[in-house]
Amino acid sequence: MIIKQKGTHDLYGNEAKKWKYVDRVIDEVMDKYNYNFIRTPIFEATELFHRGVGESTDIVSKETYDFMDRGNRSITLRPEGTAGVVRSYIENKMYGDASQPIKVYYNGTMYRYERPQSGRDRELTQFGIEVLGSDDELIDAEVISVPVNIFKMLGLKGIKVNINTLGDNESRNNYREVLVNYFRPHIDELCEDCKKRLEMNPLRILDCKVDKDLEIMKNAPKTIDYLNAESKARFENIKTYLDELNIEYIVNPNIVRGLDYYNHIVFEIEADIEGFGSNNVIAAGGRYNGLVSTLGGPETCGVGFACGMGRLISALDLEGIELPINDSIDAFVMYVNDEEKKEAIKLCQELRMNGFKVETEYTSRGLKGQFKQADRLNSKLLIILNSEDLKNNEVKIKNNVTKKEDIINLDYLIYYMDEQLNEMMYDDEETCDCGCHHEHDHECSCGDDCEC
RNA sequence: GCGGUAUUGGUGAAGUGGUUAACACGCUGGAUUGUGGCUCCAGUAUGCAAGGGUUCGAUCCCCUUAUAUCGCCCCA
Repeated sequence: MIIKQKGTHDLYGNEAKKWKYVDRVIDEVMDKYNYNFIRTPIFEATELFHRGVGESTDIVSKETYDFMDRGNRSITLRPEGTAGVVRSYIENKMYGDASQPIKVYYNGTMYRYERPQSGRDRELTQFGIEVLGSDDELIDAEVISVPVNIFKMLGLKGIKVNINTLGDNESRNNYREVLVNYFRPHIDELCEDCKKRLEMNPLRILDCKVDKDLEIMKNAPKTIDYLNAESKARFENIKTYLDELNIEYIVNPNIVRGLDYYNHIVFEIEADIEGFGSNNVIAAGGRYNGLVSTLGGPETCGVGFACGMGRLISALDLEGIELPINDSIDAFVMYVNDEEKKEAIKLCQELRMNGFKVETEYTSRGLKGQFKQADRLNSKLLIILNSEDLKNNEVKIKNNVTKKEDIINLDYLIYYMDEQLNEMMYDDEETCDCGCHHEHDHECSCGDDCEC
């Protein structure tokens, strides 16, 4: 048997329905914010990603899917969304577009050569946004608000927004030096990994899991104290805008993100839910004012976030959120003999073209099995074909909720079905004194003080 | 790259060094000669991840590999 590759998953059934639903919510929210969809290639020149992330991490050496193509070009499957979007921005000269800034969103698969674990796969799906060409704090706040509002639309409650600032490059470099000088005398107290980090990527010492309880960690210098006046003012502005947007956040000085290109605002949105694995950051992002020029474009500022779909859906599952997945069909067409079968396929097509969601029998089950199958599919109506009825241009149709059965002329079937299905839609609702429909236990929307 | 735990049918799973591998769900058929959802009956694993070893004998013990899962590194 050929089996799937490590760290990949087949998405099907109800799970797939959930993903499609979340996709639709993402599309809707992005549309309201006027982010335009962008699709960039899944594979790019290796150099794009290597230049993007810099040399200070393991990423380049061991965590990308690299291969040589038949033309002996070094190719890499995209490990994240930003680099491709920025490449596209430069290559298509979007900086020259009349409408600035450029606001785009993506939603697609990424590839990372990692050891799979909770919340971590080799093929993963991320969506995210990139805004290129605005340095305004307002857009920083907006970028944070987009995932927050998507999560809100989905009903996700246990989220924690952590923000921090690295300041501009001057502040950032300043801070880095202070941090190294602070930790160097204490190097013996640090764990093995942090000893390496001190040289490679000292900022990441701050979110070490092993050393986090040490005294020296608690007293470590904080980025915020080493900002120059301008960087400090920026951060304050962002916080003000977030307050205006009513977005709760925590200033967490240990949020540094791993890569060199970040500056100013950085943020992580955690799923603060019981039972979530160690990888509980579902969305993260920040400002990357140096990246466009690093990749060969004009000096352009940028900001964005990315969100892992798999982790997001796990979070929804863990909170027990039931997404509105439509798992019923309008009608199941049943038949027994060949003559009825021909009518069945014809009728199905006609009903589908008229907007009904219709199924029929494909595996030669007996009538009994067809009833079972119709129930499994949650069919609202059952259409039972019978040669005798067909001679009169009629079919039997049974309402699977009320069990009421009728014989209907084929010419009127569509109207009859519409009527039956409409009644069912209101079945869950009640009509209150003021005459309006609403679901049980829901407040009446009429605004008057009616007794419902 | 490193470590922990696991791997029995379509599914959830019990189980023991020794003839036919529980039980449940599901599915198919029958009781009901064209009307199901309840009930009853029947059928449903050349087989306990793969390979090797220990043994008279292994699904059960040992080793290796694969896969899954969780964690470390890293985190875009």
